[in-house]
Amino acid sequence: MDINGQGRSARKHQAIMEAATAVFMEKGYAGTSMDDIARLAAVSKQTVYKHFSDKEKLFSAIVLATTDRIDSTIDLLAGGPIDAADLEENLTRLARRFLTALTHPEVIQLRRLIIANADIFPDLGTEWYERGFERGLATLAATFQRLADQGLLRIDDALLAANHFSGLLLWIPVNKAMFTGRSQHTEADLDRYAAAGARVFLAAYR
Amino acid sequence: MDINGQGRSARKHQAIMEAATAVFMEKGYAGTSMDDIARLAAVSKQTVYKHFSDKEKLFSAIVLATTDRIDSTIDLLAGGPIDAADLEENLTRLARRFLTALTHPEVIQLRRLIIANADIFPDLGTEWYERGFERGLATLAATFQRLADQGLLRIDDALLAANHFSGLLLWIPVNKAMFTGRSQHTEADLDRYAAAGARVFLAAYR
DNA sequence: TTGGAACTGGACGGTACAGTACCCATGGAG
DNA sequence: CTCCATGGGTACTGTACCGTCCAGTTCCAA
Repeated sequence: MDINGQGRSARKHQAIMEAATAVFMEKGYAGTSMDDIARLAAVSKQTVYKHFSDKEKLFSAIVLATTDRIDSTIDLLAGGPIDAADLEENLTRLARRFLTALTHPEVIQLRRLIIANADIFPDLGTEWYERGFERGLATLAATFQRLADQGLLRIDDALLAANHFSGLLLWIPVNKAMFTGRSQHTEADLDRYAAAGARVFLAAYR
Repeated sequence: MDINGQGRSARKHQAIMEAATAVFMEKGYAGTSMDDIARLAAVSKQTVYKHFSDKEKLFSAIVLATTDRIDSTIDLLAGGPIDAADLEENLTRLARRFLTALTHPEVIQLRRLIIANADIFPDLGTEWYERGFERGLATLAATFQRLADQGLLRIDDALLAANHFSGLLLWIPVNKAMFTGRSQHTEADLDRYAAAGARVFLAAYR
């Protein structure tokens, strides 16, 4: 045992994961070499291969770990209660938090990383879609369903409503970020998108 | 001069473009070698380099050419007149054609290709976004503006309305296609998306 | 202290691939 | 028929990088 309450091996493992995440995010799968990762982790290449049998395994590991981190953030967001009073303001606030979370550089980078390599890692793409995307939508749908049960929304298909909500909000900024690399949304832009999206959503579903 | 009314050189040029498009679409930028392209085009590698100074130039050329082809299709779609009578049915039909066009495998593949390489080719990503995306939205916005001028829609910001329209329609199927590679939307799915999207849009903007 | 496991650093085999140099075939002009 | 020029094909160079091997070192537990 040592300073951090974990063995040397665990610390190296962590260092490799962090370095690999940084480099893969920055330069993509094909663009990063195992030597890059080892160097940044301050670890020998041999050690990298002790912990992860090959480059593909390492890539999968860091993608899934990051997906988990993001998932929990989204769940926290989408699952939160919404005050019945002042529905529009509360939905707008939810929309705004959604936008902040999903246009975060880390999320955008991960999206691009997965899309870029969906050919080579089809399972990874599918898993991210199901766990990171559909699950978030399901949580959002559950929230909407609760509001519908309280008579605040009129909803046939809660999942479809959740899809519409996110489509209204995210289509613009996410696309821009996908294509132009770094996205430069001002806070004011996001405010506008949130307000307009919530307004349209309520016009259709209240 | 020869059989086709064009020189050998022009025919080879064409063959290289077609082969390159196919291979890049299939295996991505990093995944395709110049030898692959030359082999598929039934041409020597030397000839490829005679026509395109290097791999990056060739890639840009095929992406821009394909973008042009898609652009004109979209313009045709979005710019068409919409009958004043039976607005909902006509909008639904427009939505349906939009979905068909933009979930076409060629379009999806090109999207993924550009997103995947937006790091290495930032200009290409930006150009596609401006020409293939914002321009399409602008055309759609103009159509909506016409409808608003006829008193059929109530619209403040036509461009925002166009964004909402496409977000409602495309968020689901495009995302699924991005992450899971080949998308398997049934025609019935697309019908549902079109009808639901048009309904929500009209609820907010009529 | 001591044994053993994990780590280091470097070098190396094998392979894939971008781009180039050089040689050959074909076809038109005289 | 012959000669020359244009454009196509083959073989090569240099480089990058995955994954492995080995000999020596550091860390941890008992």
